[in-house]
Amino acid sequence: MTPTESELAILQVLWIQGPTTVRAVNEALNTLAAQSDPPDRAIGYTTTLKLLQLMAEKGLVTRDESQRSHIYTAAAKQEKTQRSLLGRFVANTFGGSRSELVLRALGDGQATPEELAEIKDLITRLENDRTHG
Amino acid sequence: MTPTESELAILQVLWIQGPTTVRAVNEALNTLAAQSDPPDRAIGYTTTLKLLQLMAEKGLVTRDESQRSHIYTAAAKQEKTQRSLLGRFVANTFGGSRSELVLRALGDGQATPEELAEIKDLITRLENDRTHG
DNA sequence: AAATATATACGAAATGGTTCGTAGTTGCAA
DNA sequence: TTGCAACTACGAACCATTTCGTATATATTT
Repeated sequence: MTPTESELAILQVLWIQGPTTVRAVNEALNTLAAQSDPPDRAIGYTTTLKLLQLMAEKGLVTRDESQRSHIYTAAAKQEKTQRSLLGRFVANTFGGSRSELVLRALGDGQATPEELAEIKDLITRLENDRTHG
Repeated sequence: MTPTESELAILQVLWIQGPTTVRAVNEALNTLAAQSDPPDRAIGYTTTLKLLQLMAEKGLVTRDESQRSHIYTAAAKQEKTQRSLLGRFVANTFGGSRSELVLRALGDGQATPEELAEIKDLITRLENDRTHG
């Protein structure tokens, strides 16, 4: 089950903060909304609540109802969700070509020297894995 | 103006085929739908027509009405659209970190040796640009 | 010339996602 | 113990997107 854009925003909060109440998720979202440029409009508390309820039904989050304030936790690891969304995005936007995506991501002069070095190292490791593993 | 998922599927056809009639777009979409696994349901002709009409209103495509069968053309280059969608995707899914995206894209063992070599070359060129340019 | 095929236009229903108001409940403070 | 604050549940409105039926016009075939 893959999250929508709003659901993903909530998952980002849960991945960073760990198990979290509705109120804390809502406040985190609105802090981010206020910081973005131009600032996004604040989201009502019950909107966040409803989304979390729907996400629980879909299995995107689990919840602990033992306290009056329910505690929500992301059901899937961030990496797994990123992989899944990435696959879909690459299929839709780059005809399935991961390397096209990477070329586009690196090819606009935004990457720092550190990032480039890191990626080059990764590639070297991948090549060695392929050769020796 | 950024395309929706269905609109993007149509743009992919237009980028590959160049200026195209509604019917040809519809047939291309349905060929792809039939090939995908599991196969997607076929899309009606008037659905494709309507989408193209809306896309023309939004400025995503231009159309030549000089013949009875209108001819549609993608308004933006594929690369520009990919950049724009990529920016949004990186922001939503990877907290804005392009290198996180790249690490994830390369780190699942799907990339071929040729792709890896190509990307390493690209990085080397980018590093040289930074040093000497 | 009539029938058939193919085209555009467009209203409207169906779908999916987001937003919030309101009702009802529980805890806490005055 | 009364009242206020914070919580969950949930229906319903709203919005964007997708889908298609039907009306109408134009070309083509018989």
